[in-house]
Amino acid sequence: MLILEVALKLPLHRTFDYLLAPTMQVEAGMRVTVNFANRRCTAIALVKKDDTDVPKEKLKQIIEVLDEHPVFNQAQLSFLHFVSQYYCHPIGDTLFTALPAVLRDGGSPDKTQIPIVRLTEKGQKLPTLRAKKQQALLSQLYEGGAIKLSELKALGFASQTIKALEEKALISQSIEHDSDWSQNELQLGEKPRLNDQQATICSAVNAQVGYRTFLIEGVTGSGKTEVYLQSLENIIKAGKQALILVPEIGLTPQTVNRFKKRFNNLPIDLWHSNLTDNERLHTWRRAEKGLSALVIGTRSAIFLPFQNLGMIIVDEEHDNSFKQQEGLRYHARDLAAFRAHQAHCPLLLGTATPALETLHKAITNKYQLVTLSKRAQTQHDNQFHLVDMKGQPEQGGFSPMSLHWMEKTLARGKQVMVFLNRRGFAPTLMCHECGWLNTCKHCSTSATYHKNMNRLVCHHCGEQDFVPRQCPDCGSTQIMPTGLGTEQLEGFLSERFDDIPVTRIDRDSTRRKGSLESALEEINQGGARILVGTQMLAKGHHFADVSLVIILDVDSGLYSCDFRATEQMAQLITQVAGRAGRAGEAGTVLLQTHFPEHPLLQDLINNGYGDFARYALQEREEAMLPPFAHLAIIRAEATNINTVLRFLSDLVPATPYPGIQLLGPIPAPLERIAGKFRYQLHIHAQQRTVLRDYLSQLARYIATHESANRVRWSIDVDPMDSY
DNA sequence: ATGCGTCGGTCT
DNA sequence: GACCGACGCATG
Repeated sequence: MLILEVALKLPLHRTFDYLLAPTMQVEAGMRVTVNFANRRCTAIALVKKDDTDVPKEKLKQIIEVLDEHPVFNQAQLSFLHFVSQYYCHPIGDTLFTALPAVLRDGGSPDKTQIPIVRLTEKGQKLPTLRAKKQQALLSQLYEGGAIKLSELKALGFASQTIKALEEKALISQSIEHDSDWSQNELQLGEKPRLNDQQATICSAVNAQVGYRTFLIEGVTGSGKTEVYLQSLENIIKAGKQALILVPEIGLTPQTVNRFKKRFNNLPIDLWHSNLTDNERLHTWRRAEKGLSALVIGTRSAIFLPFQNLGMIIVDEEHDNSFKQQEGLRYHARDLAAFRAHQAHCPLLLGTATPALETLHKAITNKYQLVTLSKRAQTQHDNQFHLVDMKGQPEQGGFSPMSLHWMEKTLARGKQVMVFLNRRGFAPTLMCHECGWLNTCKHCSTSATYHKNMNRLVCHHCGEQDFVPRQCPDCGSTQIMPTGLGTEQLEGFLSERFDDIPVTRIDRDSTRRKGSLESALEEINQGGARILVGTQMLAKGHHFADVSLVIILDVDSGLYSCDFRATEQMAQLITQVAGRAGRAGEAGTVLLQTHFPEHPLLQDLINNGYGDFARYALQEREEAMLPPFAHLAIIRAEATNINTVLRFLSDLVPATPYPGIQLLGPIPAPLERIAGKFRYQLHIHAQQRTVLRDYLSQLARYIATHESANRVRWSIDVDPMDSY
């Protein structure tokens, strides 16, 4: 009797056995179709065996083997088994999360054709055109080289622009054919000389045989990317592939072009959330066949099945977008360490502001710490100033001192960046007469007032509502916006600085495709200008003319229930500061706070992030928080509050498990979202292995004993926030 | 996840 | 007596 154990796309921590006809050729990692609960499903073959504990009469036949070659090779399978165990996530769902949608739905792996757009010979001469958009497209192709049609469209170029240029025979489209790049002579673009520090790092990386993680702690502008580029050179010369992971909004044309320019005759693929299903499959297959030399991608690129991986780089490794916040809650940076280990290759983690977890591993010599301290472009360090807000008159959220600085800076024709991590006009509406506050009907929070739309929008469930004319409680018409949002700042500043253009950058202002690009373009035209924005403004973009940065809500990071808030605020302050004063002169960073004497804040501005981080690590150690302990959260939600509470209470054992501390059930920071009550159980362990053992036991307990169907529950290992 | 059977209630 | 939704359960 032949039995095949398969994994199905289910939230169950178990696999299923099927009868396998002796004529069927199947290997682990191939897809098969089966009948499951009276439905046809695609499943992944795991193990062939000749017996099973399942009663014979229950067994069904494998209907069909879909693949000639496994969609997951052995290395990929063992990687995903590890992922499934580490994150306590069902193996089936783990495998299907890693698989491109086309293959998930049983489609063929081999029929994608992707059109590529390139300059014709005539186009190479870069003629001057009257049409602005067409000219921009030409320069993009000139700068960035041949590009997938879809990527071009993703950059905001319209079909008619492309068509117009095709008619003028300046560009052409073709279907890409596979070619083996590893035999090509490497043609390198222009490359700068490395400074001493860069050279030392590169030679350490080049000398590395096998796995090793390097943490490159380098301030903004210190030339991290150049270290990446020159380290990659050796890997590529050896005919190996490399993966470059970037944060969600880090995949800008500038970044990509830099790689394309250096390795101009190498196939470079991109991987991000805007790809179509077919493009995804295409890139997946190219990685698998070894056809791509470099893949630059966001977090899910960590699942690509490289044939011959020679290096992984994680840029801005501290960035939170590497952690998936639903389903399989993996951290791409952490998984990168496993993959690099598995592929016996180096892993480069680069950032100006290392995550405390990463820094700790470097300090304890699990990772090799290397430092880039020299700014390549500017010699001056930014000046930090703490603006004491205690007892100060406030105007639109600004202290008089901040406004004074702004006036001086703008008068010099420089740009000012104002940073506030809250979009919308005001976080709440309040009745001046009775103190009524508008709250979201479905969530335990207030809906944010958006003046432009004249609506109340809940940022958690998306519910929109009209603005009431009268207070629902007392009937007063004195309903006032309270608190600050970016939209309000924009309004205040354009009135206060009458003749100075103000640009707002946040999720609302950049929703339309291409609007971020055009805003950035406007900003880089230079001249006096005010930029207002959220986190978005802090990440990845370079603004040459900004010489003053003001951060308004520093205090929200100093006193928060989330123990990571301080770290994140420090990273933000440092990153934002790095955006200022790049053009040869020192920038100024103003931090508005009610706690100017706060020791961590003092340490940060006097001694820099590196010092702050080492101090913050001591605090973590004293409090036994990560990285000195390991956390997991069991989250559960249901419409009925008692159902959730009972579910979680049942998980707390009568006698404590050795090495494990449990806390809860406690309400999530937002107890109610979209009508569901949300509670959680915090699990705390000194030892990683203890946590892992405990969680796998717990998962099995929930699956068998609990009427777990009545709540939505999930396990979050190494949670980034407690939402 | 998802479809199925059971149970209790309501509607005609 | 038919019909409907909520709930519990098994899926190989």
